[in-house]
Amino acid sequence: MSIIRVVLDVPLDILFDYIAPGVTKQHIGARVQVPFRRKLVIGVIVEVTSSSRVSEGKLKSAICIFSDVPPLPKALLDLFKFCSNYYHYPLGEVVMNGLPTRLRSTKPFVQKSQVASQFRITKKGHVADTASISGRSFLKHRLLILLKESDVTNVREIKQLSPGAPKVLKEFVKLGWVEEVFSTFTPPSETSLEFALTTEQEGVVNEIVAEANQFNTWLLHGITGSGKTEVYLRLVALQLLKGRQTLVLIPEISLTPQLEAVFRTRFPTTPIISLHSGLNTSERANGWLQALQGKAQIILGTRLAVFTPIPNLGLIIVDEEQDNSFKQQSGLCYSARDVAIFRAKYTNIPIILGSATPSLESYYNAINRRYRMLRLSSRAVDKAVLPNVRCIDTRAVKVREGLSEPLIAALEKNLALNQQSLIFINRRGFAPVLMCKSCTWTATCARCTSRLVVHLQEKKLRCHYCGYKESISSVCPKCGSQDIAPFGHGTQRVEAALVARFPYAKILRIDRDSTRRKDAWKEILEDIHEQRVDILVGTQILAKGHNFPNLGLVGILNSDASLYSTDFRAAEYLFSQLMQVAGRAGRANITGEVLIQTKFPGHPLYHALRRHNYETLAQTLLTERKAASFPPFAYQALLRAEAPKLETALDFLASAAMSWPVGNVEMFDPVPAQMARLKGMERAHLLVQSSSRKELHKFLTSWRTKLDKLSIRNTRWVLDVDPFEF
DNA sequence: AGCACGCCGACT
DNA sequence: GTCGGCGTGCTC
Repeated sequence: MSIIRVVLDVPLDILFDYIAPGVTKQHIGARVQVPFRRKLVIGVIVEVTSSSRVSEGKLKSAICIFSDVPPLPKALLDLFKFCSNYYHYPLGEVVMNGLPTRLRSTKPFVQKSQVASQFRITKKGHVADTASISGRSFLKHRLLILLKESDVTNVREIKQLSPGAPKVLKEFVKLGWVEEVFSTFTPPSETSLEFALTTEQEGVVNEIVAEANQFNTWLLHGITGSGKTEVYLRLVALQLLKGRQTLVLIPEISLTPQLEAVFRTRFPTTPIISLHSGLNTSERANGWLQALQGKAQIILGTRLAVFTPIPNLGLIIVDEEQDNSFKQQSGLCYSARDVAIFRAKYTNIPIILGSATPSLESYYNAINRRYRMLRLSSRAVDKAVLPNVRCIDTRAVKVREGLSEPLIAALEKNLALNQQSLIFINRRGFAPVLMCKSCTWTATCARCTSRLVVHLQEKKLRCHYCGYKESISSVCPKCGSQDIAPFGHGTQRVEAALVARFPYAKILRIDRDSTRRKDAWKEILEDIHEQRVDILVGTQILAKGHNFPNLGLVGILNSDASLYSTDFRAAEYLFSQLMQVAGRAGRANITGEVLIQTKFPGHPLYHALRRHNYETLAQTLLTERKAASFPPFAYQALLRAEAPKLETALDFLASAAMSWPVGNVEMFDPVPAQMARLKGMERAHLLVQSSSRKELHKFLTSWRTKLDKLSIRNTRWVLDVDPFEF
């Protein structure tokens, strides 16, 4: 047993063997420093054996095995292995991706000293009597008695016994007589469960609690304001009483402080950590370690938190499960939501997926009984009523600078009422498509039913899924009209137009740039709450769960672009987004109004929105997906390629397509990506799909080994399993 | 990935 | 004669 098998941060799906005298199975999961090529690098031990396949002369010796933090638990290593298999990504890179940066360095990690660690005697310690103490150390006897008498003690108290006592305490810890407990943690009292729930919420909680000790994926479909958070809080409280940890995943960093505050207020004595990319490396490592040590009871974080070691995990919650930011778009293209489901299944615990507009994948699983559906269909808080949603038919009214007259009038009225307004500009799916203005015909692909994209520079229509090309016609093939033109976005002058129209109103525009600065969001939210803003103008970010109590009107511009986008998920995203934005209106005692400017007021999406009816639309969309064999009726993988020149990337993909191994899958042609240029690199991709997940993965496994041998200069590639953005 | 080794063109 | 291009191959 003196050979360790190690994963390293290299794009090779193999283990490296090193000589390490005296290692035991206990070292599996430990970090290790090893010589690799002519450098020293850090790796993680995944196996310990006595023989190696590598010839003796090639074997090198490990430098040192780290014991600064406990080894990664088997459950975490298994999670990494699952990801490596499922996403067809080298294990070493998966492990290193999942480890906090600080622990990837060759410098040992020293945990920030706890404010005041507390110590408690263990069962073993209780059994131990003074006779089991070697020698006649009075100090040891006295310390043992002190520990037996007190519930918990801290180092300060122990020091009063004798200056040497802390050293003895450490010995006791080593013997397993004493355990360290997180300083401030006292389990919440039963009273912390007494916060009121509505009957509906109570019912949901009871259903989950009835099966709290086994794996189940619960899809919690709750309309905005129905109080999903209250359900989470109750479930977390029940976990705390059982002494088990909870993992809560949320979409974005900007939401972390908000939710963290809610949890801290509700559970003031409970250790909560939050993990996201906004933390510095030591903070990250510290939180990670506290979770691993079982000190943190609630682990709150963005997608990366799904890789936190949590030995006593009892429940996982994924809030806003439909959100795209759970999917990593580069490197290891994992979906934190899906990884979390695997984790729950592996641990045999429940997982809750919460959403007002579940992803169609989840909804489909729920109606198929693979997931369990739970519904919250009435607003719980503030007795608020759902906003009134109306469409403004922009074919019938005057529109100037993107703003229609009825919307202007509504803004005017709302200003007079001293309420806030929000103008939401949809920017998703703005690849221009060819459309006939008189009959709304759009150019679609003859081979795969998706919409064709207008490429003005090459004067061609191009399918971004299968690669089909055709020339741009000047006459509508359906009605013969010549009123046929590219149709896309065209709104950035809206703010200027509003300023011109309402010179006395305080207008605030929110976009990526205005929120980039560190405390920008906080200040903006403050301005909004202090009524220093009359009209808010912005995009996606405005949709995410912030409460604007005085918001009376929401205007939505440019949403049609998504309706006729080339992305088959665009309608689903749009609906989710609009439901969220609409939910911003009329939260307190204001009946909100939502006005949508559209050329297609009859579209089923707007129908569903007016009635706040997710499920009908979901059914419609599922029917469409089924007809087109798109997810969730097909499983997809995307080979993404990146090169300085687009042709290089396409060439690589072409040869990748040529090296087709065995496998019963459908392969499309290489196409440029929607966002073809990024950081001076041109991007293209190749879509593979199958109606069988098993077949797809069988194919990917053998394809990847062929791709490895294919390497073309200047081209980087990655496999994206269950891709989101094309 | 990185980094060495290796085999052919224009330069002090 | 050498410096340097990037093709090929290996990493325990």
